[in-house]
Amino acid sequence: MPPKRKAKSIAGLSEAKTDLPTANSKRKGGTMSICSSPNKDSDNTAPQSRKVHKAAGALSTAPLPPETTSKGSKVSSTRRYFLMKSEPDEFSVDDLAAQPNQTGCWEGVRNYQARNLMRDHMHVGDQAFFYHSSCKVPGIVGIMEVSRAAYPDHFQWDKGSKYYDAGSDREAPRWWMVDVTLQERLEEKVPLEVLREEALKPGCPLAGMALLQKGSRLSVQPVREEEWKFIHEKLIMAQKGTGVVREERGEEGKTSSPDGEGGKGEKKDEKRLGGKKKKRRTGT
DNA sequence: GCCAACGTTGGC
DNA sequence: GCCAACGTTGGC
Repeated sequence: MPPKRKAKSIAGLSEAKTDLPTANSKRKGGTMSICSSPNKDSDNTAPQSRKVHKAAGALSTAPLPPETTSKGSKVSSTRRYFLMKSEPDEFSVDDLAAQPNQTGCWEGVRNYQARNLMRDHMHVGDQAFFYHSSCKVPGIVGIMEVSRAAYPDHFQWDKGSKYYDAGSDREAPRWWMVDVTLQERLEEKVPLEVLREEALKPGCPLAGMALLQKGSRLSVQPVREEEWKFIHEKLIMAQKGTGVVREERGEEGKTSSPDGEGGKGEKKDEKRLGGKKKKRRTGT
C-alpha cells in the first residue's frame, strides 16, 4: 500500500502528486464485493472478509445512529458527525479553504472501515471536524459539511496516482469518497492534548471518543452527537469568547493558519520519555 | 526518530 | 479460518 496515503488532494489538482507509482498495486486479497452504486440502499456489507475484527475493537463505530434509508437514496433523519484526518503537509484546512467554494473531494481513503463510514454513513448535511494529524500539534482545525454523498474515488483507476489500486473494478468500485465543504476554519486549533485533558474530567462526554482510544488510527471516525456538541460548544465557541484556548498562535509562526504545521521534519518539541518498552515484532 | 498498535497479506 | 510476518499509522 502507499506509504503515505492520508493525503487529501482535491480532484483535479492532485494528479500532480504522483510520487508513488507502486501504490497498492500489490494488494490482492481484494475479492471483496462492494456495491456499485452510490445510491445503493441497504449495502452495509463490510467487505472486510479478512480480519478486521481486531480493528473493530479499537474503534467502536457504535455511535452511529440507525440508518434511515427509505429506498434508493440515503436519507438522513438525524445529522451525523465525523472526524476526518489529514496530514497538513499533504492537505491542510487552508488547502480546503483555498478551493472554489471551499469544497473538495476527500479522496485517498484506503482503509475499509473508513471507507464504509464514508460510503454507508455519510449524508449530505452531516458535519465533520477537520483534524490535522502527524504534525507538531495534532488537533481539530476546522468544521466541514458533507456536500456530496459517497461516489467512487476515481484515483483508484488512475495509474499515475498514488491511490491507484489495480484490484479495483470499475463495475464494482472499491474506494469511495465524499465531497466536503469547509464551514469554518478555527481561529485556534483544538489540540489533541486538550481533548485528552478534557476527557479525563468527570462526566466529560469525550471519555469514549474514538479519537482518544488507544490505537485509534482510523482516518475517518464517527463522532457522537454529545462529543460534537461538547467540542463545539465548550472548546470551540468558548475560545471565541475568551480569545484563547491555548496560546500557540504565532509560536509556530505561520500566517493565519490555525496551526502552522511547518512540516514533519520539524523538531518535535517533546522528546519521548526515553522509555524502552519492548522490542516490537520479531525481527525481520 | 521511536515504536505501539494496528491492517493486510498469504501460507497453511 | 487461523495466524505469523510485515508494512503502516500517527502520537510522542
